[in-house]
Formats: sequence, C-alpha cells, structure tokens
Amino acid sequence: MGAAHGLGDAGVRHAPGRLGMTESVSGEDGATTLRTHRCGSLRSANVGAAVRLGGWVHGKRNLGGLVFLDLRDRDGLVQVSFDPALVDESTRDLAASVGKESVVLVEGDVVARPPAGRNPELATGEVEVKARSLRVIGPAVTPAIPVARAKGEALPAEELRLRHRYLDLRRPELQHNLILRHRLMQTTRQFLGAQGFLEIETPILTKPTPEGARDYLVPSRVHPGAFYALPQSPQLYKQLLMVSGFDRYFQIARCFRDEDLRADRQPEFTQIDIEASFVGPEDIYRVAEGLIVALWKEGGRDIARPFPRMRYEDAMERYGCDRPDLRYGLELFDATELFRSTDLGIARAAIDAGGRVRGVRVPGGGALSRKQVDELEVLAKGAGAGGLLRLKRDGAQWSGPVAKYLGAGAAEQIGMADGDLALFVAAPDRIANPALDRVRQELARVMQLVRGEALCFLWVTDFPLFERDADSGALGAVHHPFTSPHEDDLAMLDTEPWRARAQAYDVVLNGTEVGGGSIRIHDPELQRRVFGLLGIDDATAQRRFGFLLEGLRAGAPPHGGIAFGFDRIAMLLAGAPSLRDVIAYPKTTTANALFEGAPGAVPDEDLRELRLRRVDTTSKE
RNA sequence: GGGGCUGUAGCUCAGCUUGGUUAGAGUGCCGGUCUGUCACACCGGAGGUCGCGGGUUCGAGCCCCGUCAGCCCCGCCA
Repeated sequence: MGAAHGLGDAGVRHAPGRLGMTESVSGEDGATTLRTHRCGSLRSANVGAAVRLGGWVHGKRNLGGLVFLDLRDRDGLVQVSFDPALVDESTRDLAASVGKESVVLVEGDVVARPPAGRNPELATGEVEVKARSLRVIGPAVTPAIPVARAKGEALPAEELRLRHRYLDLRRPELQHNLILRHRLMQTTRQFLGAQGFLEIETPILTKPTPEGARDYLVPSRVHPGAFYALPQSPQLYKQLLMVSGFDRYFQIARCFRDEDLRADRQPEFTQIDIEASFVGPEDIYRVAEGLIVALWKEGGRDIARPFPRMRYEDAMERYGCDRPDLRYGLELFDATELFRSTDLGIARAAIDAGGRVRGVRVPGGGALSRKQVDELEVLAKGAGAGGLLRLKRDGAQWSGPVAKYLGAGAAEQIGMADGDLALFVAAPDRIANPALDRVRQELARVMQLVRGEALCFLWVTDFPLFERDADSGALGAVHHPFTSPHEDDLAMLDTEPWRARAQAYDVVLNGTEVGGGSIRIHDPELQRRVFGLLGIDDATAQRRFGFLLEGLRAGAPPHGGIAFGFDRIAMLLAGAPSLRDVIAYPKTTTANALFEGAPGAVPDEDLRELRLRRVDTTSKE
C-alpha cells in the first residue's frame, strides 16, 4: 500500500509489466481535445511541458497562501499546486473550496520538485503541476464512502462498496484489477487467435436443460408459457460448431447458474471456452498450457511447462482429493494391514465392513497442541468421519490412543521420526477421502507449510465417467453427459459402467480448479448408450438433446475442449480475496445487485403480456 | 434448505459482559488561522430512526422473540 492516500501498490507500480499503466495497455497517452495527458502518467521527462489535465480531486491540502490538489485518473495521482505568485486569488479560492471527488480541468506547467519536496511513494513524485487555471466541471457531493484512504484505514463495509459501486471502482486497487482483467482478455484473444482459434458468439437465450445447475429462465412473450434459459455454458453450441467444421473455436463466454453463491462463485461468470476438432487430450493440454503460461506471464509470473499430471485415482489415493494442493507434502498412506490384526474396535469394524485405515504422517506434528489436534478432529468429523486416531512419537516413546494396540515394530513401519505425529481415519474411502483432505489442508495452514508464492499447476486426468448415488445406485455424469468414455474402458459400459474412466481432465493450481474439460462423444450411438446409462431414455434424449444427436448424425469429427474460469484466474492474478473484486458490478451472496437494485419488480401489465401471474408465496410449505 | 458472524454519526469502530445522568473516539463534513504540504498542522462547530418490528421491565443501544440486509461456511454448483 503506497503512502499517498492509499494510492497503493507502490512496489507493484514500479515493476515493469505488472500494473496497467498507460504504456502497457495500448501505448496511447490519453490526449483529447480537453486534455494533453493523463494525470498519473507525468514523469521527469515531462518537465517544462505546458499541460491540460482532467481528473478527480483525490485530496486537498490548504496551507493558507498555498493550495495543493491531488488529481487522480486511471493512471494515478499527480500533485497540482496553486501558488499565489502564479494564479489570482479567485482561482486559489476555487481550488481551496472544491470538494473531494469533483472533476476539474487544470492548465499548468510540469516542474521538477525540489529534492526535499519529492514524494518517493508516488509514481509522479518527482514532478508537480504548477497550475495557471482551474475549472470545476463536475462538482461532487461529499462521497458516501471514501475513495482516498489513509494508511491502514479499513475499507468501508462491502454492502456500501457495492451500493456505491461507482465510487468503489474509483479506488486504485479496483482500477488495477479491472485493467488487469482487460489485459488478460486481450492476451486470451491474441494467443488463441494466433493459434487459429475463431472467436464465435453463441446465444444467451437458449433452451432450458433440466440437468445440472438450475437455469435462469426468461419467459417468452411470443410463445406464452414457454421459457428461454440463460446458458450454463455454451457446451452444445460449441460441439455443433465442430460439427459445422469450424475446427477451432473459442469464446470469452458469460455463463449463468442459479445456485447459491460463495466468495468464489457468482450467478453470472465468465469462462474462456475452447473447443477443437480432430484432437485428443494431448492437443488440448498443449493449447491450454500455452494459454495459461501466456496469462500468468501477463500477470507478471513465469511458469514452467509441461505441467505435471496425475490420474484421478492416484490423486484420491495420495491426497483424498481430485484437486490436490501440491505446495506441501503430507501424502496419505494406507495402514490397513497394520490395524487388521489389532484389537482396536473402530479399525476392525471399518475394515470388516470393507473399509480401510488411512492416515497422514505429520513431520514435526508432535509439536501441535492437544487443542490443535482436537480441532483437526472436529473438521474430520464435520466431513463425515467418526473420529481421528492419533499416534505420536517422542523419542522411543509412542503415545496416543492407538499406540497400545499396535504390535512391536508396527509404528516403525509407518516411518515416523522423532517428534512426528500420525493421524488416521478408519472408514470407507468415500468418507475417509474428504475427511483426510480437510485434515491435510488444515495441517498445512496451521503448520504454515505454504511459503512464498509457489505455483503448483497440475493436470488431473482420467476422471471416472460416472458417479453412483450412494442411496439409489443411480449413475450421474461426473463431468457432463457428453464426455467420451476412455477408449480402453468402452467394454465396461455394458458390465460395470461405474468403473469406466472418462477422457476428462482438470487443471488445478494450488488446490484450486482453474479449468476443466474433456474429449466429447462424437458417435451418436455411443451418445445414446451413455444417455441410457444415465437414465435418459431415447424419447427424453430426443426431446432435450435432439439437436445435438441430429448434428452428430450429420458427420461429426472427433472433438474436445476445455473451459477456464476467467474470473477466478483474474482473482488469482490480481491477488484479490474475492471474485467481487475483479468484476465491475457483482452480485451479493443473495444474488442482489445493490447498485442498480436487481432483481426488481415489474408492472402487472408486463406480466400479463407474458401470461404470467404473481402467486402469493407468504404461506410456508 | 441449514449453521455462524456482523449491523451504533457520512465512513471505521468503542459502549452490550453486569439494563440506569446528556450514547463516545478517530476520520470525513462545515467555519476560522496558516506560503511547501503530500495522513499538512492548529482552533471551533454541526452531525444519531443504536438495521426494522414486537416483547420483558419503573426504565432497553444492551435482555428475549421475529424479521431484513451484508459477509463466511455446509447442502447445492451435470
């Protein structure tokens, strides 16, 4: 945080290629008929120039005879001085009386500041503008929330920041975030365009799909009682573009899902959507890695490729998670054999029921307090585990509830060194995996195992094609119903389809999924079989996805693709704590738009035209 | 659908544990002094539906119930 009124990011500002200064966006200087430069772009090289500036009054210092204004625009701040020797009294009085956040036009001369008067915390701190004239052309009422903040001053409540978004967006931090977002979009277009990908837009008003997330619905006026849906993704459209022969497609696509929000989840969000024909997974990996390298480079980070890969099966076994954070170790291991012959009831019961005992070795974990381990157990239980078994080594001493059940030498087999801790969950994998995953992540946090700014990218491959509902046994698609089975597992579709792998893959960064995709089914018969396994009969498939099946029958090339969460990437590269900080006008956790007040009521006559009627929902069901 | 945290001056917060005089601080805002500040400094002033509704009580910012909003999490997100 820079000193000057929280203008911020002083360290970043001077790092070449990082911050969205004029030069790095498009090379223009902002000159118009009303101004010659942007305020924040002035440097020592401009000394001697007569300039006209337009900007917002960021701060004001009135020393009596001498008045300073800090003038701000998207490039930054510059100090403007009103010296009684150079301006008449009325101009100086105007400068002294202008309200913060007013828009003014200033004419003046760029001068070098005397050495003692320089401000090293300001990019323009070597110079100032000595004003000759001032016009207040956009007077501002006192801002409801501060734009300029003192060092260490807290942000206003997020509710107010969203309500007065036009003010919040004036803050240099958010200006930086949106400028970065712009640059990432340009990088995407440039990179994919150069690879022969065509940017093609697909409809926003689409056909409702009962599968997957809830749709946002739009009533049709021309077809009373019928609805469009806003797209959850352009999936089917892009597959049909492949059928049409466009070969390589991309879109920076807005997508909509009517589900509950999180800090990293908005009801409308942006994906980099990619699809290509005559490809296998390797082709997608190559393009995706190239794009990611380009995006992170634009964000100021160099990353190595190719990314390491891990099969889904191995990720679950070693980390209990399909998007493991590889910035730290703490791999899981199987201790079933150690416990099989013991009298430890919990372990025996779990093993007899077909489960396993798996655990995590924690080097130096003996230093954790009883309370800290108790808290880990709370997390494990919250994730569904019955408990967390503890074993601790202190010199030659073994302690913890598990110690006395293990035979001689058993503890050594676990490979624990002096001062180590081991934590076990005895349960079937579907319970142990999420529990150990939580424990592992919390251990990394508590023990501060993540240091520096490591970027651990990873491909997770060979996801299962289906997941089985724990109660009904019904199959659901892990990725989506159009995902191609692994060619080696096609035979399993008739015998044990739940074991079949998919040609599906995710890109994971530090435990966060940044993208995912698959090779699609291009054979209409195979697509019908997969629909069938998913419980979608021919008639239903025809009704919902007839246009896809029809397209596949019209001569479909093998194709596949991937989609990246663009907002999430922007958030990561901006170092922002929330998706809301990289979206100009985001929604709240109840999907409200506080600034413009959406969603809103509509007049009854509009509803009549749509053949809709308001229904009283006050009585709870 | 469920759980947690928060809501007091324009903004950020204290006051709530243990109900009791006129609800405070910093900042911002308004007025004044000040010619090199950059969190300018100094002097003075205005500014409150304690989110909203109900209840308990002689008395509620504080206790209870409900409700609204924001944030975080679980479910959900093919």
